[in-house]
Amino acid sequence: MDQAPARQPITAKRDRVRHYLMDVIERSGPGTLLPPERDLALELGVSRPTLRAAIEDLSRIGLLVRQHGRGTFTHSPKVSQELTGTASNALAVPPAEGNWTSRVLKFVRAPAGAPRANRLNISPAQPVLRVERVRLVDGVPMAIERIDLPAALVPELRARDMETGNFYQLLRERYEIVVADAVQIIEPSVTDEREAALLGVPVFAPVLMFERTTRDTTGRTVEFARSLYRGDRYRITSKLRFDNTSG
Amino acid sequence: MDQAPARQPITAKRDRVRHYLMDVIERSGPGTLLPPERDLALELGVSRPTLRAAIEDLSRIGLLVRQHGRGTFTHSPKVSQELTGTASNALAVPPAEGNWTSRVLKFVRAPAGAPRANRLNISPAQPVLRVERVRLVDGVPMAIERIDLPAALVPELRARDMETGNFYQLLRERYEIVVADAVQIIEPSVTDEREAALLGVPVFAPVLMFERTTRDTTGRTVEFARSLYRGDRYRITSKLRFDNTSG
DNA sequence: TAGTGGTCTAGACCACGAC
DNA sequence: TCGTGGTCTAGACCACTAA
Repeated sequence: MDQAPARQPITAKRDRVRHYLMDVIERSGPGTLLPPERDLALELGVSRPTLRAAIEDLSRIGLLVRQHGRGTFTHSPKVSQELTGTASNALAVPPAEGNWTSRVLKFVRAPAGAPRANRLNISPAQPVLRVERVRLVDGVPMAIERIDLPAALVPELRARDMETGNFYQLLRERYEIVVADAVQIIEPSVTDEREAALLGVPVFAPVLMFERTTRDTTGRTVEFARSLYRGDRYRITSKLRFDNTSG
Repeated sequence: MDQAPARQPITAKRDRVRHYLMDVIERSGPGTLLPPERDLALELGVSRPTLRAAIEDLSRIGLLVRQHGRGTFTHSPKVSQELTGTASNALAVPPAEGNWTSRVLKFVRAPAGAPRANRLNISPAQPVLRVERVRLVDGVPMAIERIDLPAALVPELRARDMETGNFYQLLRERYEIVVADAVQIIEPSVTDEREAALLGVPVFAPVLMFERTTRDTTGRTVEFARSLYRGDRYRITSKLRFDNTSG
């Protein structure tokens, strides 16, 4: 319409539409149904692709949820929960709030092979148990977790064991393995198609990736875990203590 | 072209194009110039908007860099550096690798007002120093940082002081303030227009947001800091120690 | 069947950068 | 001046949901 024949379009329509939608989201409660795309585009004086680009931005970060054939709904970010507590000064690994369950996707035993042997500090021929599961909080997908661990450490472990409860607690009580420390990397990432489907978020939605290598009190490597946590539902809280002995 | 008259398009063209581009990126070194969008769209048998959607996905996460009037370049993710070390078991606050400098955007003194007074645990009438700066590593923007601190703690502090060196070290050496602990929240987010411009990344690019409240050895609140770190250049590494006294 | 979101196209015009 | 990316449009057709 007003393609700004000579004026510079200081704000792109897409940005203007996005800000408009963010206002709507803030004003209305979660779960509010937006008007149909075609109507909204007409009302805002933009084309449908332009409107859709703005909606796509917001649905990636969880502010809007699109449902094919039904409509587009608001999903206020305020419901995102603070889910990690911290024990002493460590970054908490398994959060404690909400009702956590898991759906096990994969539970296979195979020789480690070179890369995993390296990570787990075992020989490549030794069997490794690979567990992949979707972790749900109150029934809603929160994370995808893939755990590799030396099969010899956990004889008789079954998929069922990974569906509820605390894994470290299980290690301690059934196998007398006491986890002691871990090295963890956290980095921001985005979902690919498969991850998006499992987490129930759009492709290229922001997530937090954790990679963790855990050792027990005897120094054995217990697990190498890689997790993807939904960016729209998850945050990390931690307490820091500063080491003032050096610069 | 092949709009799939009856077949279901199992993979969207946008996804196919994105995967193709990711292959190209992996094969070619960083800084490689891609063909013009119009040529590439023709070659891949898709329209330019479709190609652009895929390019947009990849440029948000830093795999591609677009330069208006020049072209689109690859920017291999492998060059992203691991920049945080950790002292003992704390999440590192100021990383140590690379040459860190800062460009100060704002350096103002004003009454705290209610929200900041609350965070800093002072009275609303007391003056607060607000410093906003872009932090650069080897000259490239890495983070935006906004620090609020009680002005009374740091008399004679000047903007220049915030441009180089370690702030906590400055606090200790000039003001005899020794930071002791902090509570920190980390969550994934995305850039808005202003942040994108300052960091040199696209709008809606993934970032890590830190909010930190720091206290000194006497229990005073020293600062409330909010930082945005580029998701394509930053990761956190941390060592964890598990507290085995409870569940 | 009707209405919704999902995908894609062809082409227009603007703004920036290098020549 | 020309080639590049940046933005936007109008409209087509598909796929899913619900009545």
